[in-house]
Amino acid sequence: MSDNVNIIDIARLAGVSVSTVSRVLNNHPDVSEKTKLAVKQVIEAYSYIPNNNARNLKRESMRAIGVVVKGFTNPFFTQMLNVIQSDLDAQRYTMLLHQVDQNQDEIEAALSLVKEKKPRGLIFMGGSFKQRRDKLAMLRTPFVMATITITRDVDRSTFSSVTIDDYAEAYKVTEKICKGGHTQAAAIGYFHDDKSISRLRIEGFREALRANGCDYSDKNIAYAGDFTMQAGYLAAQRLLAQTKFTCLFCISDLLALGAIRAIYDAGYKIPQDISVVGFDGIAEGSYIIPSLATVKQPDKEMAHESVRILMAVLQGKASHEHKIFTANFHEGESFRNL
Amino acid sequence: MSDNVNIIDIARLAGVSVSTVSRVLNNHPDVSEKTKLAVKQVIEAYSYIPNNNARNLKRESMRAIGVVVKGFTNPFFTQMLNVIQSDLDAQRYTMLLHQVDQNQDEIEAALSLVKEKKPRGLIFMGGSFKQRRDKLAMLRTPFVMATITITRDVDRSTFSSVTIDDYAEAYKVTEKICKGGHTQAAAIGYFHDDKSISRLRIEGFREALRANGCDYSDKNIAYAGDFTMQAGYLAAQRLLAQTKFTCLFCISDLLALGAIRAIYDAGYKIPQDISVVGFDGIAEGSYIIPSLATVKQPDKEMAHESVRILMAVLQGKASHEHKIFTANFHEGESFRNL
DNA sequence: AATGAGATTGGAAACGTTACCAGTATCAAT
DNA sequence: ATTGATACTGGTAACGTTTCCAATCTCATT
Repeated sequence: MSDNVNIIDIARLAGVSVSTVSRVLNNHPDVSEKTKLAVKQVIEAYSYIPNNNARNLKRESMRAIGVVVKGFTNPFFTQMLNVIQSDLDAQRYTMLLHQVDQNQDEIEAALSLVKEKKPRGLIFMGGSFKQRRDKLAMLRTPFVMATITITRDVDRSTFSSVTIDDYAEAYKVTEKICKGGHTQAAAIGYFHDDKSISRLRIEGFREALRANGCDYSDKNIAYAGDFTMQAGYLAAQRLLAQTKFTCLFCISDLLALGAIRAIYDAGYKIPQDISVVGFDGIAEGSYIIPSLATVKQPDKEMAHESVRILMAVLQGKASHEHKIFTANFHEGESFRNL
Repeated sequence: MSDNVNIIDIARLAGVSVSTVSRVLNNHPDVSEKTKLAVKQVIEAYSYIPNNNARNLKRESMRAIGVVVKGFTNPFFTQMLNVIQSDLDAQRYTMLLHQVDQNQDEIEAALSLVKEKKPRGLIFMGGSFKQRRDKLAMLRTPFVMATITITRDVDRSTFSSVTIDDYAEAYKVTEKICKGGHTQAAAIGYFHDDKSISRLRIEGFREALRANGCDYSDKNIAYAGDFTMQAGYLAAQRLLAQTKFTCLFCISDLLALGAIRAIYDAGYKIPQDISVVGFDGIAEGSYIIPSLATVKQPDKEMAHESVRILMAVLQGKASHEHKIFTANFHEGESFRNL
């Protein structure tokens, strides 16, 4: 097994010092082309792979990025994770994926991830921006909030973000709903919505209703306890029982998928009786019957951007960056004008 | 920052030797209760966390399990990954998730994962059992194939597996289809099916058709190039164009979701004109309209079992283990007897 | 020939653990 | 008191790198 060959062996075999091999390994500038080539040949010949644990020990950190996801099974995140993983891979970074449940604390999870595994940076997906996030700022690990609403009052200089304008996008689509003749609209938000995307999307929804002279009573909003189809199903059931509406806006496609089934089970037709509009733009939405009208976030671009920003920060090119993407309404059979 | 406190500091502060602290850290038996307690208190007081990189360096491996997934975005896998992640977490193992595309080589990926990151074990999901897998056996890293068909001719003593009997399950459900009066059935398999689950499921399908006196010509089988809804959509379109059938069996729910849409777009009603049966049992299947009849694999149990077996092997309790689960037919509106 | 700047190179001390080996207590049995 | 077994404990050499510092080489310039 040509396995346990180490840098010392390579040095001896190449007739140079360990330092030189190390320099070759790390692309240090001050090593002559000739020796660099020679060393590389020996490395190749013995298929030597540097021991990462030793490297990490010296460097005091791991060539890894922690990715903390709240609600990992949501296809929207899965899609992004796929991109993030391959981008990180291309940069030879390891992805340390950590999933937290809806009722777990993602900050605590991130904190122990940082302490135990010492990644160079962090990406958050899902969850909300809580106050305790300053705790993270204190660790000197840069992080980017992808897809997570940042409230106005927060100090933006200690982290980066990749988001859409949740309020504005919800407002825009609700306006479209109103313009379509729907004067009675309902919505499904997310229960724990202190500072989550849900809050802004629901606010955008409500404000647009008000601005367009539609009914916007509290009865028209139900809150799901989870970002799952089941939660969407249950929330829609409650709405159907307590109010009348011709259009239902869901702050997540997954909730919409559940809601559609609940509406169907209650005997209504979509979109003839009730239109449904989702948010996110997951692939499943285009295949279900009726296909789901939704607000599509540019998930792949957002994923790329998250990694790009994090790398820029790690390379000292910037201390932080906040990027806001634009979403696009995606037509679907589940929505029609009255 | 109470960060850069190391084992030496703890030893000094507790008035013991470094060795003793190390023993406490690793729950070694021969350290007196009294000192153990004292050391633990100091560790607690200074919130000391052992440096994993140093530990890994000494131990020559990482307390991690590599998980190589082909087709990561399939909800079936996502669901399992969720369980695997939390099981590993409970054992304080890091999950090194690695996704490979349908046309990438998962063995190569695993090989470099092992060489570079030195995980203690590996779990494979998706993909097929290729010959080159012996290469893996040569590295001394135990691995379990979850959800991956093992062909008869292979030496089973070098690895573990958690599967269902793909052939038998497909046979069983096809029998049900035939008994339901469907004499003309079609199926969607997977294109690169040299040794994949697809092959066995399709074989089971075909054999059951034959045994029940149904038509089983090659024209009734289409092969998707991918495990995606889109691939299912396209394959179903081809089938609709080339043959007549009253029931469609898909070797994966994701393919079925796409197929359902294709059938709908072609103007047929499900299940009145065509019944559809999937395989896997993803959550989405119960919410779509019509809900998807499917062969449900016990995904969570299989995920738990994969981790359990791997840990057992790592602890030397066994050299390998092969576990076969039973799937269950899951009724759905997409299937009806003629 | 001597000088010195600049380019390469080598030596060796870390980084923070673990685990082997050797030692010291303790204490019951002689 | 001595012995020997048993229960702990400490010293220290690894593990495989990186990086600082010092040393050497090269070569144009004086």
